[in-house]
Amino acid sequence: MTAIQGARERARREVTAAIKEEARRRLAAEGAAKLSLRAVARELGMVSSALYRYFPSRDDLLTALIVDAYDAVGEAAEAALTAVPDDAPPADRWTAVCLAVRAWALAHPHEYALIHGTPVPGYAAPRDTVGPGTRVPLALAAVAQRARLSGLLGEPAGDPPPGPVRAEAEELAAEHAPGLPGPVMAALVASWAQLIGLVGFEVFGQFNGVVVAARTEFFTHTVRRMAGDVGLR
Amino acid sequence: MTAIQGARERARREVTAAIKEEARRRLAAEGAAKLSLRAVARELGMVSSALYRYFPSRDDLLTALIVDAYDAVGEAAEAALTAVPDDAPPADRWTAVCLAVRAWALAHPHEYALIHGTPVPGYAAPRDTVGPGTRVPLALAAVAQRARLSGLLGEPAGDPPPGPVRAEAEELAAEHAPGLPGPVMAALVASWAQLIGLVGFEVFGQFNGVVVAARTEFFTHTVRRMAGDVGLR
DNA sequence: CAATAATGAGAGCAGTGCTCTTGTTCTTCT
DNA sequence: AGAAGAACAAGAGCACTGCTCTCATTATTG
Repeated sequence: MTAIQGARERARREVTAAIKEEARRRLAAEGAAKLSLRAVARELGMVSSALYRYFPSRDDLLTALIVDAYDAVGEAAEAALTAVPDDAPPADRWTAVCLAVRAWALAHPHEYALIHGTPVPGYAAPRDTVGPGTRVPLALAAVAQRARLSGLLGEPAGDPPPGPVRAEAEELAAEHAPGLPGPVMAALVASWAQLIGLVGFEVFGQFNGVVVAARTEFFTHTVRRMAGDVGLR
Repeated sequence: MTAIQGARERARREVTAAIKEEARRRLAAEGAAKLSLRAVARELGMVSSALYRYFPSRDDLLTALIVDAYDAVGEAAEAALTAVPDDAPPADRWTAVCLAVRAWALAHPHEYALIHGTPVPGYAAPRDTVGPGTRVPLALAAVAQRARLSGLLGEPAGDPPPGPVRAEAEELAAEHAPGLPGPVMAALVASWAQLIGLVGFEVFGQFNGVVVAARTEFFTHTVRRMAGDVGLR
C-alpha cells in the first residue's frame, strides 16, 4: 500500500521540493520582490497553472520558504551550540551562536531578508512561522540556562526591570526557559532583537561607509559585550 | 522670470508632492509590495504614462519615499532631543530619542519598513539614502557628546574593543562626532543597530506572543540599559 | 473493471511597469 | 509679436504577472 500509494505521494514530495529549490535559486538571484511563479514553473518545464496544485498562491510559496529559512538559521544556531563544549565559558558559547546566525545570514542574504526583513505578502507574518522562529532565541536561552547550572550566570547589567516587565519575563521564562530569573529573561529577549538588528545592518548594507574594515571583529566584540550584559560570566 | 518660469515649476512641484502623498497613502494601506504606479495615477485622475514625467520608474518613486521617511524619523529624533533640556541626565536624553524613533515607527509602520526592512528594489539601498539615513545615529551621538562635556560620559561596559575596531571607531568619531573616544563610538554604532532591531521587532510583529503587555516599559527599560552600556551616566 | 480523485495543459482575465507616438500647452529667444 | 523649443498629457501597445477556469490524462481506490 505504501509502495503504490507512495508513488504519487513521493512524486508530489519531489515536485514540491523541486519547486522550493528553484524558488530559492531565483530568490537568491533576484530577491523576493521579483520572485515569480511563472518563472519558477518555466524553469521547471511545467506550466504555471500546474504549480497551483502544489502551492495555492505565491504567498504560500513564500511562506514555505520562510519556514524553511527559519529552520535553517535555527539549525545553524543549534549546530554551533553543540559544536562548542558544554563546559566552555558561557560567553564563548553565546558568541558561537551569534556568529553562526551572522554567518548563515551573510551566506543567504535574501532568505534572511525573507524572515527578518519586511513581511512581504500582506503585512503580518503568517502564523505558521512562529514555531520555527523560536529556535534561535531558544538557543540563546539554552546558553543562559547552562550557565546558571554552572553558577556562571550573574545579574544583568543596569537597573532591574520594572514590575510589569519582570512579571512578563518570568512568565515567559517559566514556559520556555525554566529556571531563568525574570531580569535575565528580559535581557535575553532584548539581546535577541539586538542581535537581529546587528546582523540585519550588516546584511542589508546599512553599515556601508560606517563599519567597513573590521566587521567580524566589531560583531564579535559587540556580541561579547552583550553576553556580559545579559549576565553571562 | 521667477514668476513665469515659476508657474510651471510650481505646478511640477505640486504634482510631484501630490504623487508622493498619494503613494504614501497607498503605502500605508497596502504596503510597499503592492504599491502600483497605475493605482496612484488613477487615484490622482491622471493617466499612468504621465506619471513617468515625474518619476522615471517605480523604484525611483520608492526611493523618494525612502528619503522622505529617513528625514521624517531623523526629524522626530532631533525634535525629541531638543525637547528635553540640554542639562538633563544623558540617559533621559538618550531614552527620549529612542522613544521618538519607536513612536514614529509605530505610527508609520510601512514607511519604517521601507527604510529598515528589506531593500525593495534590487538589493542594495540606493546611494541617495545614505545622507538622510544618518540623522538618527547622529542624534544618539549628540547625546554622548553633550554628556562628555558635562563629565557624564564614562567607559562603555565590557571589555575594551580590539585594536582594529577601536581604530575604525576613532576614525568614525573624528569625522562625525569629534571628541568621542573610540570605545564609546563603537558602542554607539552597536547601540544604533540594536535600537533598530528592537524597534523592528515590535513594528514587524516579531514580539507577538513574547512581549505582549508591557511593551513600552520593556522598550524603555532596555533602552535605558543600553544608555548605561554606552557609558552614559 | 468502473468510479474517483489527483494532476497537467491551455486559454483567458485583470492587472502591472514601461515605452512610444501624437497632439497640446506653456516658455523662451529672436 | 511671432516662431522655435521644451514640457506635458493622453492613448495605444508590449511583455509580463497572479490566478481561475475548463478539459483531457493519469493514477488510485472501490
